[in-house]
Amino acid sequence: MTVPKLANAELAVMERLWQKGAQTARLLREHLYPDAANSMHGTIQRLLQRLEDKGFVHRDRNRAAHLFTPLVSREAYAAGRLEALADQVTGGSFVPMITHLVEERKLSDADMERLRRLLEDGS
Amino acid sequence: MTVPKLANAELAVMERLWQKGAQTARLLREHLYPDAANSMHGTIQRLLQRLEDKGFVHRDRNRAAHLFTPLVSREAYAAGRLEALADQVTGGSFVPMITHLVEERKLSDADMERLRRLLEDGS
DNA sequence: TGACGTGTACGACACCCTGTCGCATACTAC
DNA sequence: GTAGTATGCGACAGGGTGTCGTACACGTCA
Repeated sequence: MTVPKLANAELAVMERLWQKGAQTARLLREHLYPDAANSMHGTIQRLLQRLEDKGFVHRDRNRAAHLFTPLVSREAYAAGRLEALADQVTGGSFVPMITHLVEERKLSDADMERLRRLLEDGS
Repeated sequence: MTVPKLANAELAVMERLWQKGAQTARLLREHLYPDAANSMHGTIQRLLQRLEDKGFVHRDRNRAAHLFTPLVSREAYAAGRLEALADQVTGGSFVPMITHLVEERKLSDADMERLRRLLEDGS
């Protein structure tokens, strides 16, 4: 699996990093656990360490408080998970699910239009 | 979550049902655990029960050996998981991930062409 | 120097889900 | 009845996740 699955708490950390860019552990804690006990700081460290192990964040050790930068973009993560889903269920192809979405009218007109333009430009 | 996530063993059962249509527990066991002990029959029953609870299979109780029929198609499951992924990561929209796939050239030319036709017809 | 605040490193734990197993029970055929 | 086959379901181990406690490092300030 090229893009590992993220657990909920890990995804919440990435969510913040995607929104704000590089952050310290303290800033992340203050946002994710606003009225939390100090033990939560250990939790954040744990999550960041796991994210670093998975290659999702870069840890800048040149500061007293390490600075964590997202290495995988939101779009790359979503696309990676989509690939994994396609591999697992529809033999690696995306067409069957998108076809199903179109048939079930789960795609908005605006999305349909955007996709049309994307496919025209992308060829 | 409208379409629940399936665990690996559950997905393997659905995979067989998608390929073969309605099956009895015995037939499923013979395929999924070819050289297995009898205990595996309980395992299959357990998996089928959980799939029934999740609404993925219909159990026909009018036979001595119940007949299990898939209620959710492969495409519907894949599309449902894709929806869940979009809700979780990209604010409910599919466009960002597909855009990323196109930009990274993860979509084959054939897939691109099929999608183009799909979007033309579907409007 | 020592106390204190801030930060990192990491072992440990409870919880939940998953896959498996065992056993009780029901039904049919002989 | 007994054998064989099914279903129903409680139970458990293993792995992942989220949390916590604690040890340790390194500043600053008295």
